[in-house]
Amino acid sequence: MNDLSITQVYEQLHAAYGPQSWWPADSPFEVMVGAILTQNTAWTNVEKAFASLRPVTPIAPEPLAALAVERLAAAIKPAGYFNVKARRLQAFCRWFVDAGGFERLIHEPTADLRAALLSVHGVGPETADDMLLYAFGRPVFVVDAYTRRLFGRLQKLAGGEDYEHLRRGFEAVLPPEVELFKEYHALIVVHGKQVCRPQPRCAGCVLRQSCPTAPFSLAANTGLKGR
DNA sequence: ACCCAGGGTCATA
DNA sequence: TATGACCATGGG
Repeated sequence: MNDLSITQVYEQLHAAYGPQSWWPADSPFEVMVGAILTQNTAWTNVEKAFASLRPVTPIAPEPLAALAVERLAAAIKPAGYFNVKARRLQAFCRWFVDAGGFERLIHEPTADLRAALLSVHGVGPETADDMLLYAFGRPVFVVDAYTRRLFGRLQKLAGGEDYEHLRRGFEAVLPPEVELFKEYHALIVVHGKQVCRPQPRCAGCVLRQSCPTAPFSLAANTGLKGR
């Protein structure tokens, strides 16, 4: 079995799936709304929620903050956890308006901006980092459930590492390039949805030469060396 | 009838 | 600080 570096995993995923050009949204603000809606939720349901919400209100901070929370909840129903997420969206929108919107926030150092995002009710580490990377263009590595599963299967994780430990680990190894970080997280998610599933395990995985939990039966030895 | 999905908060020990 | 309960829809 080969032992791929973090950089080599990126190269293989990129070679297999190509550029992803994430995040799927019409504007930086919609990136942030989507980041909250997609918490522990399939993206297909988030798309339905956007389609349901769009006729009700403009997807913009002031209108969303002003909308009655019950109406907002009803409008985002397909995303699941709609009562929770309606409150979180409004808490976020109020903070965003109070903070002066992109005009002001864009000038904040990344560490300060991250701390401010984390202070908002309903914005945890992954949601904050989604926003920092895909809405603010900061070189922050996003860690999610797919990241943990993939690198866990590649035997690079023990399993108990907390979020900050993992984020710093990736950021210490990778060059701090925004486009690289955007692509890497996108590729991990795409690979996770299509291939690196809980079960059945790793069907047709491009990393099968290096992934101990990939099935042996299929193309166990094609002569590749997994660089 | 299950399991799973691009998390986070809160109460309890 | 470390688990566990809770939130809820929709697709496979």
